[in-house]
Amino acid sequence: MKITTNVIILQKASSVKRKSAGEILKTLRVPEATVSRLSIYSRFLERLDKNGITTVSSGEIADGVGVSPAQVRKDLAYFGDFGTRGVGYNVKDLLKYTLKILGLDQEWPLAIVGAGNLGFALCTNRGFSVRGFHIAGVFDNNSTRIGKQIGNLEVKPLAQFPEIAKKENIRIGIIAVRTSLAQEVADIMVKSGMQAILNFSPVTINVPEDIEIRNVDLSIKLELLTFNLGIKTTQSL
Amino acid sequence: MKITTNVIILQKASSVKRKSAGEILKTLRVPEATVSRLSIYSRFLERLDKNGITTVSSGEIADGVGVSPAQVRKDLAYFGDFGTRGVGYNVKDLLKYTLKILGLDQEWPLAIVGAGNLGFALCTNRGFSVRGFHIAGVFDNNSTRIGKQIGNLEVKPLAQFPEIAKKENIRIGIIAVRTSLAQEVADIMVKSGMQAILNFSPVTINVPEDIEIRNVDLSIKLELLTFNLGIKTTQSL
DNA sequence: AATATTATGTGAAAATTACAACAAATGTAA
DNA sequence: TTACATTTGTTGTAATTTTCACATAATATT
Repeated sequence: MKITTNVIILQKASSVKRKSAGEILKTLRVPEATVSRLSIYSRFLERLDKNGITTVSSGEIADGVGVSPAQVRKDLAYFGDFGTRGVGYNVKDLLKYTLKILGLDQEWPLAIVGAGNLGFALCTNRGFSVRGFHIAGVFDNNSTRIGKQIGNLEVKPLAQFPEIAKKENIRIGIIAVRTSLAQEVADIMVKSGMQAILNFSPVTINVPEDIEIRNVDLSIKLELLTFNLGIKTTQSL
Repeated sequence: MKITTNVIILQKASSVKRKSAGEILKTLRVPEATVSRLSIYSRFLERLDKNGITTVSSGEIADGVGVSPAQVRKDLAYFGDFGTRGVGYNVKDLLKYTLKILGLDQEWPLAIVGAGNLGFALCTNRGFSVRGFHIAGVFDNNSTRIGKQIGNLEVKPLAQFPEIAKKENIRIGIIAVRTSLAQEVADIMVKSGMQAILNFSPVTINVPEDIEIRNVDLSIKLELLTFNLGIKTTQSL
């Protein structure tokens, strides 16, 4: 239950320094997959907590999210000793720790560029708000969309991005425009001081090295499925 | 330019049998990451082709999508010899091959359950249609949504899923309902003969082993970003 | 108090994936 | 025709990630 991790400093893309027993900070790299699984564990723990479950084992987490128990323990071990041998993990505590590790112990204002159907869906997506994200600005350059109300938010012209981003302290931008505009929007985001970008357009975006960028590709997983269905039905190339 | 891959048969999740020079079929497993990158290469090739570019090297593909040239060649080598030494790859041909490998040389009818904002965005998503997917059915149980028109498609009650899925030859289902309904919808899809499921709800779904299921999680990548922004600003746990 | 049971944390082994280096093949220019 | 430049396909190597196995610690039981 004691936390051995005390200081976390960026070394490379996903490296942390972790305090070991001997008080020496050792550097270790955290696989990106580990961080993603942490999100999944975290949401599973939320569900357990909501159902009044107070203690959980690595095996139960593993069953719940579809990984191996060793994987769960290894993933958590990157960040500290959160469990009690012979007992398991305290749900509330572990949930708190995973949220803290993921940086979700604070509110994150987001800016979305693209107020089309996808942008609209993202704005109204409950999944974001329950995890501490809130949309602080929606932008578009299409005059039919500017001024439109989404929830209690008004779609603003893209030109106002820098100003609003600064005022609202936005560090993360979401690209939900069509492919041909994606790079242009990314450039504006970088110029406006965004430190991280989530790109929903199916194209590779170039940004400076110090900007974190990740893609959510709606089609890739679908094409993985058709690949698998394809080889299932035996076909010649 | 000659294709050595002749027969592809499912061995495990992503295994193919590939014909080597000696005419012997050897079994090799294809990393899922390779298949995902193939989707990305494929779309990059589409862009090149549209711009009238006829030849491309592994290095140019690598630069275009942000991986190493060796990775590109290795990925393609799982499926055959598509290039010419000293020259590179023929764009049109390689595009055709990648599409074929991904199973995108045919039309894929899809069924979406959930006609909320996300379901609506997916229905109208241009990215699907350009890759050979088309929505053949949209379903919901919310009476305010049933009967609503999305493009030239009408939202049908969930009860009609099995019937329409069969009539339209749908093998892939998309889950775009809220978390609490996701498993229930998955069960209906399995019962209706879906062979693959794409799940947009942030919860782990259980399906029989022979059903392919993949998740698109809108928040995970966002939380990866906050993790990285978190360690960038040095904080104690 | 001793023993049994449970479940974590971790170091070592195994498996997977990516990278690098180079021989082979192609095209080009002298 | 020969030498040179280019770029693939592939083999071996390195790095990463996952899995395994077990010592360790906490609790329960006799």
